Amino acid sequence: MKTINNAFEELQWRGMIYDSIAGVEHLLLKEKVTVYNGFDATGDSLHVGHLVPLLALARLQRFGHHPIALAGGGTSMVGDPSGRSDERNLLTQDEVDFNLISIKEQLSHFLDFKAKSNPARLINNADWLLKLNLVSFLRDIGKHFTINSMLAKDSVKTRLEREDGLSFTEFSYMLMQSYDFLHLYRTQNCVLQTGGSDQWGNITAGVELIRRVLGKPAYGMVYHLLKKADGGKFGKTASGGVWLKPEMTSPYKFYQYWLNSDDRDVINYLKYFTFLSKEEIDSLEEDVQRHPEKREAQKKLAGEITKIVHGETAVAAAEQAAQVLFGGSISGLKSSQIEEIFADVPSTELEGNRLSDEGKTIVDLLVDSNLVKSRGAARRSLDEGGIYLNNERVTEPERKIISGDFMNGKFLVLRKGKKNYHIIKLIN
RNA sequence: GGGCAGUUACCCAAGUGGCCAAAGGGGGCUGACUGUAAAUCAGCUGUCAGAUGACUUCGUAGGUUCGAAUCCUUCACUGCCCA
Repeated sequence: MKTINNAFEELQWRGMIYDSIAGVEHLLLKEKVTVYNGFDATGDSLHVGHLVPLLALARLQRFGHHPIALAGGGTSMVGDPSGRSDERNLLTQDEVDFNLISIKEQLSHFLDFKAKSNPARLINNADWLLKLNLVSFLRDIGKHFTINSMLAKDSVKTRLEREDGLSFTEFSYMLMQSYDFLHLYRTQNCVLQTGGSDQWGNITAGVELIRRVLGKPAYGMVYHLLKKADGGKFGKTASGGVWLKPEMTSPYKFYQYWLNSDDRDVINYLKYFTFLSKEEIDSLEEDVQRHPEKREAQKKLAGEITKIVHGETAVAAAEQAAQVLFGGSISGLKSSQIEEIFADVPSTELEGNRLSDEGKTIVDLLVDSNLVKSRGAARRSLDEGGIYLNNERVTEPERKIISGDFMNGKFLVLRKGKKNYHIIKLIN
């Protein structure tokens, strides 16, 4: 079997490369280059979709290249129209600043900033973009772009075809991103920009700008945007996106997200999101074909990514929780076990005296816990047989909750459907 | 600035005076089956109350009417066309 010895090949067998400017493969083989990937700050956390370019950047670093993670403190003030079907709401400076703090923190987990020969760098484009002067920007940068070529970009074209249109603000985004690339080329000797395939237009615009201004070649490479086999959006669940920030997506939920990967997607994910070798992944692929019901690949995937993002201990906790939550009976567990297993499960506290004073019913509890959003919905769920108290089905809406329902006098496990747990803690 | 079209629930989309809490589809939720799956089948999907009932909702604000998502006016926003 042929060994992989350069970054391009590595990314290629993983199936990540969607397109690249001619010469990138040769460039990556021949020298150690400085490469950057931008991350916007339109939210206060990265989500799993960001892992594709981020881990790719980490792989490039492993092959000796010099990675720069660019935080979009400046560009996020404007908003990238790429891959979006409608206009963004502008964020305030404060919002962007707030987002940047946590985004930067997250980015720093994936790259090695202490490497001797090629330490990663984290840069914020607000440092130069916010200082720009409109007239000189239009003269120095804008002059190099024709409206004709800007209109030809897919990101612009699709928006023009839609009813909502596209504001001048977002239309100008590609100029800012191009300027970033030029700036990094000049100041950091950065010759390669990467991103999701929706960034192709923005990246090639930057390459073009560098060629015109400096007369030098620059390069771009974009990755496949992940699609799910069932047509759904990658990184989205019914309850929202899957985020890296543990406060937004608990490690348990995060682990579950990957564990539930479709058989048709799981191998792809292993290639994209883990550092497992080709041999290991090939062998898992065989497992999927032979014993899909064992879900070896899914388990490995969930374990590996959760480890990268949240650490070993989070994996152990998630695995244990999964075993109990889907294993059946929970009676007989010690309080300490329950607390540990349900650490990530949302919980609410209930004062003991309110139990007797107000005579809480199961319906009250369901609404209080937010498991359902209205009393009507609670009744419906009960009716449908989708409500469980300590893992035993309850169908009677008037069912009173008594202190005896609490395991060890402390915990009550409320469940809707198969997977939605909520813990009620009894306090005095 | 002028003309035309449009704004309906999470999304798309019917509805053009009472039978409309509002068709249909998608999505979502629950159940059965299963691999914590996919596919399939069934039920549910504004709020409160829970046999019937009340309330809020069809861009905004008013008006006509016994009665409006449906008619009239105001304003806002969007698209197309003309200046």
